[in-house]
This record gives sequence, structure tokens and C-alpha cells, in this order.
Amino acid sequence: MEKQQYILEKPDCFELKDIFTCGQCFRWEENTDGSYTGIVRKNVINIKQEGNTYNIKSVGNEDIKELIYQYFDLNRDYLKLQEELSKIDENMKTSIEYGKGIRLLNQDLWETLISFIISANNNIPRIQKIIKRLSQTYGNEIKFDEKSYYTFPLPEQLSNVSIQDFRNLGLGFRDKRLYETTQAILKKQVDLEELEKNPNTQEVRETLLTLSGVGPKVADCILLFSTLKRFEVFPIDVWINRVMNELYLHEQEDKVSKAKIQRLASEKFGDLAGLAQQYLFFWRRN
DNA sequence: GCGCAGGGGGTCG
DNA sequence: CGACCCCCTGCG
Repeated sequence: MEKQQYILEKPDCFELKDIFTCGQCFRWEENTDGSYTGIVRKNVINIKQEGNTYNIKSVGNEDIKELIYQYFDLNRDYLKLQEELSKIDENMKTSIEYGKGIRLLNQDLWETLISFIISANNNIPRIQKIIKRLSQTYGNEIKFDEKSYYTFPLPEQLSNVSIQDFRNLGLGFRDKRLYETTQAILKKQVDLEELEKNPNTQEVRETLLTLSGVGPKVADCILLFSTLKRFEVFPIDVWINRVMNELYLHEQEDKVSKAKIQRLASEKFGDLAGLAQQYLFFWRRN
């Protein structure tokens, strides 16, 4: 395990707080010195902003600069995407101004899949705790600054974990879903590597939907927040339902149909719907 | 302070 | 369309 350091000059549209609190990830913790520490694949990473630069330290098996560019989506021109979205209307301008530092992370597909199954009908503090326990129990330890961190367990590392074991970790009724999906991945009923190569978003979505615990909302989150990176999907949860209705539909809240919102999002935001969703979600929730 | 509803980034049957 | 596990929050 190699120690590395990398100084990153502040990229456009890049704020750690926005990135880590907009709801796409669950494993980054803020330290008392204002830096953030997280686990990305088999690397522990600490990022500290110092004026216009970021001091990044890591322990792990990947080249830190490459990892940072790939993980934080730094090769994509968010300034251009924001300009494009801003032209749509005032709502977009306002929400982008609020969340202008958001970058959509390229997170490991397997980890994103499991994390968002856990997120169903759950709250963020509890989701974070469950993922932490899961990693501490079945992941690999990595030492960083005398402290222990744990990788997210691979499918193989969960192969002998029973439904009851998951229940004991505090997963609640999601225990069975986690078990079944893990087994399906291990048996290659769904091949995640093949999924990464498939350019057809609808096909990928349909395949994800066959997995236990994966419904429309979870499938779209996986498509948007993992390495699949499909900007055209539009995950609909209670918050986005609310904000879209308030801004565009003005119907009685309990009568708004998801299909209508989906259609509206696609018409308005096109192939940038997912990014628009993040700005709207982050703005409305805070 | 303690105790108890209320509800949470949905999915499944 | 109701149930679902756990737990954190807010109120009395």
C-alpha cells in the first residue's frame, strides 16, 4: 500500500461540500480540520482545501491523480453543461447557482447498486451506518494515519453471508433483497462488467430492474451515480416529485403521477435530465 | 429527561 | 395499495 500526495488546482464547478452532501454518496466523512476522508475502491483518500488548491493524500493501489480525475468526473466540462441548463429557465438558474459545485461521481457499480438498495425507505444517517458496518464486517482493512478504514465488500466477500447475518447488521427488511441480489451477481444472472459495456440505457435499466430491491428510483440512481454515468435518467423521489410539481405542474401534491413528471423532465431537460435533477434536488432539500 | 408517535431519497406482493 | 425493519427526530 503506497502513500501518495497530489496537489489539485481548483477545477471549475467543484465544491467538496456540494459533491458530498447532494446525496449521491454515503462514505465521505468531514474531519475536525475541515478535510474529508473517504474510501474509493481500495484507496483511502483525504482531501483538504487550502485556498485555491486541494491537498490530497492517499493510501491505496491506484495512481491518485488518475483516480481523482476519474472519480470526480473532472474530464467533463460542467461549466458548459450548466450554461446549457441555465438557458432553460429561471428555476434552473437559481438551483444551479445554489449547487454549482456539484460533480456527479463515478462510483463503483457494485457498491452503488448495494448502497441504493439499502437506501430504500430509509434515512441518510442510518444508510451511512449500515454501509459502515457492512464494510467493517466484510471488507478489507486499510490503515491510514494510524486509523483503520474498510473497503466496501466485494460480491465474493458476501457470498457466505446469510439473510439473518444481514438482519443482524441492522438492514431490516432489506436483508433478503441484499442476499438475493448478491447471489444473482455471483451467479452472473446479471453480469456487471457486461452492463458497463452496454451502450443501450434502456436495456441496462431493464436488467437492473430484475434485481431484488431495485425499482425505478434505485435503478436510475445507479445509472446516474455510478460509472454507468447516464445523464439522461431522472430519478424520482418524494423531494423531486415535490419540487417539480411546485415549479411546473401546480397540482395537488398527492395526485401527481410519476409518469407525468418523467415526461416533463425529459421534454424540458433532455439528455441532461439527471444533472438537472441533482441541482433541483439539492436546492429544494436545503 | 424520558417515552412515544411519526416518518424516512421505495420496493414488493 | 398496504406492509415493511430500524432508528432518529421532535414533541408532550
